[in-house]
Amino acid sequence: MAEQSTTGTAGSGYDPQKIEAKWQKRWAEERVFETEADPSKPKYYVLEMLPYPSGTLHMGHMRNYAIGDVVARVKRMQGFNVLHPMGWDAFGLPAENAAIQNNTHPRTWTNNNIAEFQTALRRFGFSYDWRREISTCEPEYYRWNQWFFLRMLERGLAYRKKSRVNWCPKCQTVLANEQVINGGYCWRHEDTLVESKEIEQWFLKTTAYAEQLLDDLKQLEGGWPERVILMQKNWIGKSQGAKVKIAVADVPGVESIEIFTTRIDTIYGATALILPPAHPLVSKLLEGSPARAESEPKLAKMRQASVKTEDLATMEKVGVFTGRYAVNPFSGEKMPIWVGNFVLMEYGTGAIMAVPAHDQRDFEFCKKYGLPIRVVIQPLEGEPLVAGKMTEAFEEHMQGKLVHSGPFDGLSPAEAIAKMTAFAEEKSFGRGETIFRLRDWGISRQRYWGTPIPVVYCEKDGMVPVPDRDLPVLLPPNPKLTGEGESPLATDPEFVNVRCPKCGGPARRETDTMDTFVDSSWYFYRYCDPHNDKAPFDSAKVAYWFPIDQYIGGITHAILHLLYSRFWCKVMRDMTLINHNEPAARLFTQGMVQKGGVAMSKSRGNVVGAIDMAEKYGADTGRLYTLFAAPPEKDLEWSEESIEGSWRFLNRVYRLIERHAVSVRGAKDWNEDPKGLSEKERQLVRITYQTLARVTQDFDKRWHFNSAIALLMELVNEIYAHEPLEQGVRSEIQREVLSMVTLMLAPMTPHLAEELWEMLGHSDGLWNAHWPMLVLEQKELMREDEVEIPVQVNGRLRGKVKAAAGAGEEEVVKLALADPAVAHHVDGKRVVKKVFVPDRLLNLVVA
RNA sequence: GCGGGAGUGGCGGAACUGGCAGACGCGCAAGACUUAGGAUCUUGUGGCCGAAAGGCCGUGGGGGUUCAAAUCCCUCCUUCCGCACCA
Repeated sequence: MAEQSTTGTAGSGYDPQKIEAKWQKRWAEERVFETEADPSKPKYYVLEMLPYPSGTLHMGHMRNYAIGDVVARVKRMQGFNVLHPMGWDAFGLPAENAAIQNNTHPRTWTNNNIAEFQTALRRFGFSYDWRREISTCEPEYYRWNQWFFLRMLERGLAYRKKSRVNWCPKCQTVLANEQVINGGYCWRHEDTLVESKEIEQWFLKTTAYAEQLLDDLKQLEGGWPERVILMQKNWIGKSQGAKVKIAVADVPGVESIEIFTTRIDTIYGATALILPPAHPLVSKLLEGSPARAESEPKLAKMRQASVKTEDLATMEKVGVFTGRYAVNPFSGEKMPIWVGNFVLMEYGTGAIMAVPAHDQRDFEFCKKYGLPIRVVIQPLEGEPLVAGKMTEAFEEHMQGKLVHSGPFDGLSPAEAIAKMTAFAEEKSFGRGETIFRLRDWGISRQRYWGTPIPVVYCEKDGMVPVPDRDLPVLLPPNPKLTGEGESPLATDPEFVNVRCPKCGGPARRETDTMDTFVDSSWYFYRYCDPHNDKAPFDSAKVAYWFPIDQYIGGITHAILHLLYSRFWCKVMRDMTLINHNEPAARLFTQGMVQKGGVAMSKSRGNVVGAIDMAEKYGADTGRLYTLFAAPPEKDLEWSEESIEGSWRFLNRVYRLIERHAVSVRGAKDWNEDPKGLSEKERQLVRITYQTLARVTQDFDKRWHFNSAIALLMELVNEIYAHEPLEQGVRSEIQREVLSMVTLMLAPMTPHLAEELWEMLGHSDGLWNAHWPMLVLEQKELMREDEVEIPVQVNGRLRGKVKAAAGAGEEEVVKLALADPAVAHHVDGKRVVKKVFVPDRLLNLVVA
């Protein structure tokens, strides 16, 4: 089979190697995919997430791009001015690690990979405008990262602070919160626990946009997958509540502790105040406390316990009493201050009040340590709660009314929250506050292969931004890479030692580089104007192309990349560089290609290389198969067996058209005149247009590429069934039908389609052809004049009758009763009800 | 635990708003052509009963709504993904 594609003896002349090379050359010569902003034409921006060039390009990548290419090609055929670019996410850790291992330069490694990826993508004939190719590791790109950084610095959106960060001992670098996975592991080294370390870091103030990032998700509804929106929502994690200062009794140096709660209405039920073991006040509280001797060893043990969050959720609650008391600002009651392992330092104020009656976690904790439980909200219905008899907390949010809450008794929780928050504000021991789970984005990386952060540190002037005119701050060409210790840039004195841009005195450069998610946060803007050396892009060009009409990528980027991109977009909007709120109107998350039940990846050794695939079957077969084997949103299990089906189909189409090439070559265009069609012509034309209508729907509305292909297979089977076409089918109609097949195939198997198009005698390339639109005459031709109507008796299929399209109930019933099988089931019974759906179904209900 | 998907032949998967379940493809079986075929073409292929006609069962399990349910409702199970003590 496949081998014969190279020897060309498969009983047909389909030779993908030859055909694909031929047409790729033609497309390049004719500059078919090169595009410019043109306000007189409707635009369509379709984009696949840019790849990180590492290892081999495999069929998992390829599927992603095949999906995008179908969309690009269909839109182009439908008359849109299509922007479909490709580039490389070229900075990153693997390049650096590979360089260390192979004693080479990250740039060499990266550029080799890029070359390999490019070859593979070109081999598949994707319709990219290659003039717009970008590579994020080039100074012409990353200088704009630096430029944006400086703008953010000016706007107070970039800042530096000493902070506890995630440190991966293997990467020897800081990880963003988002890069810590599975509750405490490095995203690259899934077996390595992330440690905590304190260093000076640069941050971008994503939290300044928390509210907008959340609100604007509404604008994405319908266009983005629901689950992505949800994941972002959870990640941003807005919650409304109040911060309350709780006075501490008799502890020198500790006046009060601030807690955060969403349920201030339950504060009369607070019977303890709980701090996490890492809380800075814990040691002060213990100092001189009567409980010190007993509690300190226990506390030490708690601090040693696992920090894995996956364990945290199921871990038993443990606590120690500090021996100290706090005073409830509402009731004036004293409550003990405890340390509890279930309280999160990072969330809220890092301290909570425990309301055991109305919070399950507090309930478990207080029950275990014998702390009192006090009901302050009674349910509206059913038995009133009795503290001693409760087996779980009464948590039903916003249900019930307040009791034992002083002047607030009788209020609903909602009313109480408003009044009690106001009271706390009035007495200035608390205030209403909205907090977010979202953190600022730590972008400092102690690595070489990234964008240098453009600031210097001067003894006299402190931190000084590098002036725009000195951009880009270039990476030093020959770093010492060891993969250990501080940033490699710090080891290069020529890079580090500079003059202060302000005073001209001696200064040191910042030696950290930026997180590579910075690169991918705005790259799609650069495609609009990739070689601009005055600005990141021309706003007018961006205004034409944006927003991205269809963005396509893996679900793995549902949070990181997409959230940062949205943030970047909003910052650029506030800088008036752009005038839209969201970068991508529609997002599609395609499924992964798996082999042996797991995603293809080099490290698992289960990749099917794209180039191997192209050499064996050709690019068109590879493209067709990835589109046919599963709907695009679902994972696809690679099967070397089923791909034969796609290969066979293309051969079948080729043979069909090859056989008729001679008879249709001289034929004129058919004028779609329905008069005078023979029955055979009529049938062929009808099914062709029916297929067109459905395939168009599958492409445009439903993205069911797999069923579109199935329809085309059916059509081809049908044409075969009408063989020989030369008998009783005029050559112009043969040509019409075969041309339609070719056009419908074109977005998926573009090379073969061009070849067939030429064989059918079209003088102009298929790239200039339009997607066929069904005109009135064709719709007329599409219509069936006889339909087969299934007949049910009591809901079970008993027969089928042929009737004229649009036949009335009476007529169909008559026909149905004439059917012996139907009659058999109706005989001797009374027809109680007739359900008739014209042209679709008849159901006779008998009793 | 919370949230979101998904469960259809031996396999990948069809079935647009409830209206012929299993399209299309893989695999398998039989046949044709052939020196040969792993090429091509034809036919068959959900299960059970039956020689056949035909009948019954059938979309994870159970229940319901309806003339009619893979599709809608309730409930349970399995599985994948995300978040995970968020106060």
